[in-house]
Amino acid sequence: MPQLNGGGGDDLGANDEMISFKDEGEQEEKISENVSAERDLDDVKSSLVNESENNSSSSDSEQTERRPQPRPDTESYEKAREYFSEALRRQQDGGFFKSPHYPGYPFLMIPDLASPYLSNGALSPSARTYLQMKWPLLDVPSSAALKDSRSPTPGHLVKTQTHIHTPVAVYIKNFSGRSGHQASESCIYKHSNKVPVVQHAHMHPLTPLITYSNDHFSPTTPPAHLSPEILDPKTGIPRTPHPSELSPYYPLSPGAVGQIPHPLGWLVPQQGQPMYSIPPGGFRHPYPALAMNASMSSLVSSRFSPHVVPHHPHGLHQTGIPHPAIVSPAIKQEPNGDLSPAAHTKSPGPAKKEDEKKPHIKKPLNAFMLYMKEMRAKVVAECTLKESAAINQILGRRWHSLSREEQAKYYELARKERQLHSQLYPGWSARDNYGKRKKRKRDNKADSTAEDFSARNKKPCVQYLPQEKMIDSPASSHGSMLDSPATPSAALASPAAPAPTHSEQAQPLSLTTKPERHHPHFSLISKPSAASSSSSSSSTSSSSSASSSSSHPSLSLPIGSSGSQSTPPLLSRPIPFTSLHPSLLSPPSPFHQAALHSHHALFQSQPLSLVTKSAD
DNA sequence: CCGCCTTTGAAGGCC
DNA sequence: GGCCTTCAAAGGCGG
Repeated sequence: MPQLNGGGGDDLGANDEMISFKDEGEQEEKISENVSAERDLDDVKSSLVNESENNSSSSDSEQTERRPQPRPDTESYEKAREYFSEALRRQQDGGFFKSPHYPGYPFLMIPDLASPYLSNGALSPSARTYLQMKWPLLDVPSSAALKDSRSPTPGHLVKTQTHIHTPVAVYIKNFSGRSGHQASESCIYKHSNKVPVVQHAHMHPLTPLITYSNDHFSPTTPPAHLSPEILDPKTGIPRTPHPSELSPYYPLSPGAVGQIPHPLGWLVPQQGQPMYSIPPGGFRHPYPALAMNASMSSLVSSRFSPHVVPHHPHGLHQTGIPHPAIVSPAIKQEPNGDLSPAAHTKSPGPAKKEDEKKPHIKKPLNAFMLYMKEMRAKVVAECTLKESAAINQILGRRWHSLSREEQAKYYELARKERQLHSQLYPGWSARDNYGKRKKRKRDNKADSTAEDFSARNKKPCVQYLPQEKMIDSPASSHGSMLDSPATPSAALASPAAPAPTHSEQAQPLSLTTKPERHHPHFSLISKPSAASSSSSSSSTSSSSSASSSSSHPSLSLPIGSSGSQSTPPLLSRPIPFTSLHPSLLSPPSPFHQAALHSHHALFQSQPLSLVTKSAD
């Protein structure tokens, strides 16, 4: 079971240590190695053993004599060798390369890690693969990167055998495991574009992001020798796997061939798009910068700052890996994706020109946005809704129904996103994007009342009367619980909530959540105030929910039925979808879910039923 | 074709 | 520090 502890580190790498894997199933993945390769590497292995044993005493020259002569790019080999030597020492202690810095974090050894060299001095395929996974875009592993070999990486955690040949493939495996944990015990099929993707439940949800932590990328190009067969000979970019190798879950845009999808791309596969839309020509910014070490932040900031970054002739960094947060204004304004110079010069006015020159750096997604990205397609598929406004309402309620652990994952993801974003674009401010979207809603919101709100509804839809909301008192256990975000802060005050875990402490941002948002509409409809409901009523309601946890609020049950009395639908607006059943909008409370922890997977995989059941 | 709708969270500005 | 505003995604819908 993935577990977050309260590391509280600020740097990206620190998050890695907050995640520990105790899945013994990983051990099974320490599979037997290719026999022939082993044979080839036996001599090297023994030499490495000797080296590791006499590491301190043996001189460099002796080591040089013993091991195969490295090829010209010795530095990479040397560092890799050091790493593997250390790995070998660890492996001899029980098969796991246990991090000296994170002792409680056993992670998988690659079977032939100890034998990184072939007899001819070249890196073994597995070692290459491993390096490719660990430093997908690495030219020369930095000392920091080597140092951070202690950090768990997907490379340690994924099956290292056989068919994983490219970083993209590695990401796919990890990303696809993202949601598997919440859906089943072993693996699930996640449908994306009708194509099922096998997902391994034991993969930690944050794994994909770990991949992109500081430790695992370098803003430099990968060494051709590390994985020559998978690199674009021209660019040095890992090649794009054949479509058959790639899950539609992680599509690459046509213009992004050879590019690694966004680290959070797994969150958006449903739409067939990366998290941030990738313009046809790709982004101007190199994605590897996402992985810069803190020590490199200055370098990266100077290199990749939107205003400083030099443009690659093809609009890409030499790595060809863009950052998805950057959207060319021209692209936004030119849906056809015309990036020709003419397109840029089309608009008159120097001011506009300047605006267009500035790439539009989007805000990093917050936790809820990440959640929506991931779940939208699922909801769409389950209830055949397509209207985003309605979907978002459902997702908003589902969000509140998430357990703290699950929300914590998204808070953590969002935190990493923000960190990456801030490191990528140090000078960027959310204010920069002000005005890029048309001013909207404000007037409406300011003037809106419960009455004109209903009057403004133009679509035929189910009316959720404000009166119902007024009935919803803070004393309503379900209502208050659902209304109140399942924030750790609220949950901490709730004895009935799932036992506090490290995860809550590990998400500093979520601890500062506003329990209740001042919504223009909600403010008028007696939604329990955050302060009152979270402090006083949370304890009472939680206790009541604890007692009510015996009831099984699976989605197949008309949850709205139990809540319809005490917990009317919380929609502030009608949903333009007449067939929406309240159960769609009232998933089990986090406390129910907690009580039904063992049924969690069932709940998650339970399709939302549009069948209206008797409220009784 | 553009903006609205709708959700939550983050961030910045203002008082 | 609290409040307000804007934006982030998404896609149908209305003017």
